[in-house]
Amino acid sequence: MEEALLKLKHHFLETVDITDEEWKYISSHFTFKRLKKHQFLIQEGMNVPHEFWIVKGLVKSYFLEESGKEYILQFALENYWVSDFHAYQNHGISTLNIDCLEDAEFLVMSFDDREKMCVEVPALANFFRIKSTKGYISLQQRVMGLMKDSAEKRFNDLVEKLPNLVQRVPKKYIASYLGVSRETLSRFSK
Amino acid sequence: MEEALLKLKHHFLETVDITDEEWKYISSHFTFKRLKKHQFLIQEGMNVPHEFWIVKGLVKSYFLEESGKEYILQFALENYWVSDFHAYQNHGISTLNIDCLEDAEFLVMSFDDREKMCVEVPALANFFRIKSTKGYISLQQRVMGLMKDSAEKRFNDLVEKLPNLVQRVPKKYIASYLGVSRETLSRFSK
DNA sequence: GAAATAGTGTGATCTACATCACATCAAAAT
DNA sequence: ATTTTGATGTGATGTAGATCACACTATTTC
Repeated sequence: MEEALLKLKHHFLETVDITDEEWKYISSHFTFKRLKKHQFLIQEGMNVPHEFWIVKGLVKSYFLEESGKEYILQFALENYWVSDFHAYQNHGISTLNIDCLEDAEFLVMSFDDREKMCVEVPALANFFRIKSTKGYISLQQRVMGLMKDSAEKRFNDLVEKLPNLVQRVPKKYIASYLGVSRETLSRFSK
Repeated sequence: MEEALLKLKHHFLETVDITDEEWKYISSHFTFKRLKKHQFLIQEGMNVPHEFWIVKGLVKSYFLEESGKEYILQFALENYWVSDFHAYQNHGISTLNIDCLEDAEFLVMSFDDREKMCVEVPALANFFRIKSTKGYISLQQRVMGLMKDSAEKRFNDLVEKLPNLVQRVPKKYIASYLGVSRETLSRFSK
């Protein structure tokens, strides 16, 4: 866990300035979690009092339709923050599932601690402000892509953005993320 | 402008606590802007050193394809914050256009002032943090909709979410926001 | 208030992609 | 090591929605 916390510290320092005392305080609020491939970080119907920073591994966050069809909202890997933010923010119940596509390690923070620390440590509020602005921007790019690009273009853009992802996960998940059927993806991904 | 600033103060107070001194300081950094229908707030290729809070009116933020086809990313009305956040955040050049669908009034803040004040006034950092988290969540809902719902479902959801929008703007813009052709929309919006 | 421009509806046709159905191959699980 | 389960490719067929074409009606604009 010490090593993981050190990585997290660097992650913070890439975006904001944090003093050593602040870091000591912040870091004391994280816990460590380790999961194997196929285990769940968040399951539909749960409370979601935590958000997770991925130390290593790869997870998918997705929504299940009644039919059982799954729609992937996000692949998250090293250095990403994940949660069901909707449930997290509104203290509601999760409508998303997040599970591991590879063995993974996380640093875990509770909602209450985050809100408390964001008031106490302005740099932290700024960190999350900047992170979520960036998340907003990249989702906006995704919306644009869904509206104006063909499935093939979206696939090529994804390969360009995350070249190794396509190697790391089954194509059916890539398809589900792109909003296209497995079969159609197979016809141009070869 | 005084009246507009008062409204903005209430808008802040809905989300965070701000003292009167803080407000005095924050509010001194806003300027006022008034535009008529069809005038541009942001045009492709411009620098985007500002973000805008809409006092009254309605704008559309959109992207133009080479063909001239337009894709609407967002309708923004009273109480919304708008800008080309990508260009704004990265000090880049705008790829979006934002123009007025109705006569409109704005309170304007510069990027530099925002960053400066977010460091000086933690409550402000928290305000924007919470706002952009909410923006992120609602874009996530939109991505879900684009992936799993039919155009008709998306239209009905929009009508439910913003019932008066459909009255306020031409249907072709609604279509462009939903990612569907004008003609197709017309076939089920009757 | 006449002319020009923008908004809207509706048919006919076309197309990207979904769905179904099956075959092959790789990888877990017993 | 053999069975079971998951991943992938590929044909045949179906369909939501795009595109084209035109008519009609509001709304600007001069």
